[in-house]
Amino acid sequence: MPLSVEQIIEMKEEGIKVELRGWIHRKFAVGGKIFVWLRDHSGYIQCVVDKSAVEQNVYEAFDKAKRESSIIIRGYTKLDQRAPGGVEVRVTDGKVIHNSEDFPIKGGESVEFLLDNRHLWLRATKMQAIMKIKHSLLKALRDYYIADGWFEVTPPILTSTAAEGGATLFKVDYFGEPAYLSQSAQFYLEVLCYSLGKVWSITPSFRAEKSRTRRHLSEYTHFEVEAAWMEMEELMKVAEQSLEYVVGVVVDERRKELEILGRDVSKLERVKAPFPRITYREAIERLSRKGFNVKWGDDLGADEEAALTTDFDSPFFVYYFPKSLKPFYMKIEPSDPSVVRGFDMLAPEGYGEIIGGSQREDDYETLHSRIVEEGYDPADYYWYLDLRKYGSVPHSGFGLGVERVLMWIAGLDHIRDATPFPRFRERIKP
RNA sequence: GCCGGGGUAGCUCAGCGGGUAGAGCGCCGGGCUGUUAACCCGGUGGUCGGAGGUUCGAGCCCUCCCCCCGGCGCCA
Repeated sequence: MPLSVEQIIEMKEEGIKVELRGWIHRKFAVGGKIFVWLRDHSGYIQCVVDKSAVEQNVYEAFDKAKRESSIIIRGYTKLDQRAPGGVEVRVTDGKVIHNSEDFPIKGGESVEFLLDNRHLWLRATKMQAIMKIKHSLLKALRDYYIADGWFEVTPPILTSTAAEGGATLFKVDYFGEPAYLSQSAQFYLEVLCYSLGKVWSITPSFRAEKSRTRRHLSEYTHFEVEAAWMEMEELMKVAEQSLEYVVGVVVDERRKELEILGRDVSKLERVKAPFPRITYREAIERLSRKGFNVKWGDDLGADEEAALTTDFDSPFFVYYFPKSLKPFYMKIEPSDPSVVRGFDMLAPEGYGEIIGGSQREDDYETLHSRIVEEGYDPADYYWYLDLRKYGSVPHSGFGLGVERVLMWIAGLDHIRDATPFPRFRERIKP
């Protein structure tokens, strides 16, 4: 049975007969030997094809084989300090399954070239590491919410109206009717939490803004939760506890991958709930002390956000935003009607917003008038408003940008690497 | 949408007082008894992003357009 590269390296034993399947990561020919670095999903290992140890046609096939050719190798393990990883495979037999054409990526390519060749670049060690970390992150999120009694649900991606007016939507043709790609499952989750109590979903969300920043994608993975009978305070606890858990799992399962990416794991190990929380008012005060010219009611821009993150070495909350800065569905704070029960969670090290959430307005009249105030047609929101007519309850939810969280955990300098096929700045290929 | 930078060989770039293009890497051939982004020798390589214009002559100057990168805004 074929073994993975990782299994063989971890055995650290000599003389084990092995069969390996993979791709030629690197190749060096010196004298009568060909050093083939065979790569599979788990890593790469040096395989030595010695002219005097294999059939002539095998040697010739490997001599001709180019980088990224797919190969099968049989041989036995040998501990050798000269091999990367300390173990190599002395080849007794092998086959080139497909001799690759000249592989375009050789090192030193520009961002643009690598993006055009994303389908090939995804084989890189760095990309493998990122995708494995993302896998663990998604698994940990699911595990946490399942264990905590939440139900996974499947909201639609094709929708008739916007959740918020601000974001630009991708328009599609739905049997001759205009429809839009979802930019949030929130309204549907609000509906579903009236049935299932606590729900969550993982869906793609779409934003048609032509954003030119390293933190925006046109299509991203949206993890959203919504819970009936839950007020903002309690939801903030859920958010921080689940994030603490997720970071812990990733550090546990993906230490090797984080090191491949050069991530300082000790910074992640310090992430413990509860996270610091400051109100919007306090944020403004902090920024004023830092010399920013901001006053109550101003939106927090990228520079302001980055300045705040330097005050903390774990994620932290900003909450109680001015009503004017936030969408109509956020619940107005009864003790201070100038603010809403909304919060953002910002990641440290300058990464910024990773979660946005709020308690939802549950009073029919208030919600109705805010929809009108914002210039929307209440008829478009009839089913959303109905929730406030048939057994309304306090409820809250948040949205988490999976690629944003991954970017922070993995220490990436651009969100495009947090997803295999990034859709951003009008890029649609591959 | 706004501001800034850029598109020259397969890749990364140099060339600019206008005189029809260079380097490194790659690739191809040869050499090397253990390579680690191998090394040594030889060879290959271009509608200078596109379309107009100025000029005896444009990669270089002018106009329009397209694409890419960085930042702002928008947000997760």
